[in-house]
Amino acid sequence: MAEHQGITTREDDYSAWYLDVIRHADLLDDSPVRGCKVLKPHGYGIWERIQRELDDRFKATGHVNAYFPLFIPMSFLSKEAQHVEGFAKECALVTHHRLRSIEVDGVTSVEPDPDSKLEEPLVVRPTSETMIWHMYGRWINSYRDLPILINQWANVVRWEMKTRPFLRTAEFLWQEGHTAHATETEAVDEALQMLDVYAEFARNVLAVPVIKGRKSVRERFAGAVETYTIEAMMQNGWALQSGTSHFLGQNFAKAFDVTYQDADGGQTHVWATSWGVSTRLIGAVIMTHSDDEGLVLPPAVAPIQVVIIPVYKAKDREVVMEAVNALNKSLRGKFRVKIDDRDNMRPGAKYFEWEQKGVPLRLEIGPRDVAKGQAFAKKRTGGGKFGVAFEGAVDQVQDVLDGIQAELLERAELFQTTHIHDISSREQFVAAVKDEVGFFRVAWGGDDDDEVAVKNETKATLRCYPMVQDSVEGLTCPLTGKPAREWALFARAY
RNA sequence: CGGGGCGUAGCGCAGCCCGGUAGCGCACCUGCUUUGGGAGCAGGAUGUCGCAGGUUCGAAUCCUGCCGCCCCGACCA
Repeated sequence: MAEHQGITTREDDYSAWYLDVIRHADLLDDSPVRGCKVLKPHGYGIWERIQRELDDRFKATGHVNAYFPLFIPMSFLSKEAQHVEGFAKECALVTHHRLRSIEVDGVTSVEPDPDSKLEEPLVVRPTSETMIWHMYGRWINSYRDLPILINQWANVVRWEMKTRPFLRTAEFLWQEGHTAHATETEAVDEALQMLDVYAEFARNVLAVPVIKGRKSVRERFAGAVETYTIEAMMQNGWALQSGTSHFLGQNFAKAFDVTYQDADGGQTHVWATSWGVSTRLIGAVIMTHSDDEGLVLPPAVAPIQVVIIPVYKAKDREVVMEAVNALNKSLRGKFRVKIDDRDNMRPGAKYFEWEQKGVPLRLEIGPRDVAKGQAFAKKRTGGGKFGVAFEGAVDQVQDVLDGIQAELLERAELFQTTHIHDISSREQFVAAVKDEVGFFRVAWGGDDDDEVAVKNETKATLRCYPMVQDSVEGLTCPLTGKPAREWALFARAY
């Protein structure tokens, strides 16, 4: 009998379900600092998978890794006007470099040493454009120095009012690519290329189908000329911006006076891009695939892909463990395998635990299985138990994992395509946003103010103008009555 | 930062209205029996009742302030 010990159902309360799934899967813990979470091994393991897969793709497209400082001189933030506006409100500052101990009423504590006050406060990076463009200024002289294709894996801090595990925390882990190019075309191509890398990665590794698009002016990155995005649809129909790639034009080159000398001897400002994804992707994976029993992970990102659970009475222990170890030996190195040989827990309890942790495939081995020369298998995605012969187990396990990966993508894709609603009138839109789950497709003709008005009335925002566009020839925007310019997707968003 | 809810053992909660020295379930420890879907019995350990003040002979309980978490907004990846 499958009881739901403590996991709220999605239908009852989607937010509570999300938090319960995370807690039962042991991905995160709270820290003493507001908005900052501890990534526990099972959660960090997912991030390590994401890092490895993405890093391979970055290298394959010609990028190299580097590391820039955590602290940025405060004056740097003010050099690009849009950038200041975007980030000023959420920056953490370092103002002193030393503490001193004080004693008040016999109690010893510490306070900033006034003598250690910094001449110029340091900002804890909310993103690294300013630091990196300062450095690029030193590195770029000639067109022969270009392009620069650098990525960094780092933590950043944005002092958010409201936080949510993985989706928005005060400190988070991410990668930020920063490239410098001689021409506008090359920079735009780079930004688009990285958007494609993200979309392919999301689809094939995370099994999260995404919609590629351009951000509206309002939703654009502070300092960008164009922001490209991949938007994913969560099971409650809300959109999750899962990665962004920015064409920065010459904004940062001008702010930091970075020019190169071309072949003819002229000086030109450098063209730039930046692109990033964060631990927010883990939230996307959780909300795309998990069910009311707990976490569901695609094999490609699962820290543990296969768990082997020995089942035995005392007299069978030896023969069972021998088979378990033999199977592990053949699978090890090809899959991420865990043997759960804890003796203080019965098999049933282990089944539930690993299901809550999202392990894609479970192999049970008891005396009966040993006799038959097989393991008894169960997929996290459902279906009955089935036998996996020890003979040729590697190929069978590979097939099953491939099948799970494909099944999750297919399921998510079906959900997405069947939850994009076409909008024909303002009334229908307002009702749909309230009653329907999903994205809302509009032949949009509004401006910034219209966008804000829609948000205020419905809470839905313009997520993106999809890259793949149908014609809007002759259409009128159902929300504003203005001539349609372009198809846009609206949705509630995280 | 505005509105609402909640902080009591690792987790989930009762006790608070009506003040009297803290309890239940799960988890944990020891032992025995168990082990194919959340084991049973016996014994045991675990708390500055979120923090700081105040009222009182006495505060988990009443009052004030603060902090944190969750939900709904505003802001944002």
